Amino acid sequence: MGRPKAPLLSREQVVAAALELVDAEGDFSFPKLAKSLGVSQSSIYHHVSGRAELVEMLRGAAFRAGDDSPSPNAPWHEKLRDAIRLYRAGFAQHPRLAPLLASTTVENPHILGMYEGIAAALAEAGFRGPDIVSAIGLVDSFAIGAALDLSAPDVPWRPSRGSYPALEEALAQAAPPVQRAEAAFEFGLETLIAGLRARAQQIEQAGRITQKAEAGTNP
Amino acid sequence: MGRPKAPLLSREQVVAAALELVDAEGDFSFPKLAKSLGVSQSSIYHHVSGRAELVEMLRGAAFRAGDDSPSPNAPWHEKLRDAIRLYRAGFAQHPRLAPLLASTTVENPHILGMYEGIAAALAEAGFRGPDIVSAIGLVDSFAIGAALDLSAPDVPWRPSRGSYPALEEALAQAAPPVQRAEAAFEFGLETLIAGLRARAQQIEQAGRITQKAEAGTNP
DNA sequence: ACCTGAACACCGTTCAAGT
DNA sequence: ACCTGAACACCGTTCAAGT
Repeated sequence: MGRPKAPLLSREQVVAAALELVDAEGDFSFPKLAKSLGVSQSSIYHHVSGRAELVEMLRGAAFRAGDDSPSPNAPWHEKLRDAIRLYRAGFAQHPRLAPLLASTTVENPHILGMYEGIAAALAEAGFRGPDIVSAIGLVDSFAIGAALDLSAPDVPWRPSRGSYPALEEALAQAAPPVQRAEAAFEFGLETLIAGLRARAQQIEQAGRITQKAEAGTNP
Repeated sequence: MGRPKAPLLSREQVVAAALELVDAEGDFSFPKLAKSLGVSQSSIYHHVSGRAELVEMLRGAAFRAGDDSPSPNAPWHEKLRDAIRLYRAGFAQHPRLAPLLASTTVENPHILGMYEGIAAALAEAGFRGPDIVSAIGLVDSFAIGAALDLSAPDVPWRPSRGSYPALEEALAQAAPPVQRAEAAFEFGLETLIAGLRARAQQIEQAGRITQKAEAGTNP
């Protein structure tokens, strides 16, 4: 056949088709992608370097950048809450994407921008470098976990009956899957923020004590 | 060749070989597994129903059950801390297992036992059914995230230079990979516990108010 | 530059044939 | 019951050949 006058494909089309496949089937493959695009499998490589790049492009496609800083002088924990909500919102629309993205490196600028906002909020809270990296990791694990929650059919553990009373009791009182994931997200979000606020307060107090001590020895 | 007098393989051998492959290469496949066992690929299916079962067996192999409840009358948050530490310890010895286990359902009795302990501690803290399920999800996301942290070569995001000042500043102050993962785990663990304690206190206070109100209207 | 078909090196799973 | 080889239906990636 040879080269067509006008390209049959574009990067955007490839990404869109892959995202559709993931939404519908939970994964994509080059054979299926080629079929859905009406094109040969090898043509895809003229637009995308391989599977890894395509997966990273899916991450970008799932997220629309949020309105930048809607509340620039809100307290840090509100900014943090907003950022985490926004992060999860992207996954909520394409839940089955989460397993594909869970263990790959983020390079997408929009999402790095979101992390930047989180880092800034944490610095504002009084956390220092290493703790900020740790805190982002914590937030990230939580967000990914919440996303996996949305993609999983049910609770990620299946206790055989009889041996696990506390677990079964808790499960019996839990809501059905979708509401459960929603409730878990809200609970986790508030718990995380409460924990970070408690620690930020500790840091602040420690700072005051140090200041006092310095003032005392350095008159 | 036909059936040998004594079996050439056992479930234990298959699991051990698979775990070795995961530790060494980050994944296993049936062809490689067969080669390392000196056996044909199809023989494996006489001992294991398929890949999914084998993966779940790997989960069990990575965990030795912890000494049961070393401190039965410690406060709930200490029990919780111990359980989370134990959970992560399993992953620490086989970090590359984490990605394989991240989105599969837990059926292993040892690990369900660990969850049972966590559920009991949370109930003791005053959390109710739905919140307990949510809290376990939170703890689980954190533990899996910390495990993925151990298996990833570095931080899960790579900011291009210049555009993300807060992020870069934080990264510049962070420790090298292994210590970073360790620090992130400690920070996350204490933050989580602090958050749960704060919320448990809220619940307790709300309970007291309700009691008072009931006492008032019901003399 | 962009599409194609063929080829390559991988997968997991099944199954009839052997003892 | 347990091992084998062959077969099947999948993968991702490369590359020479076409226009």
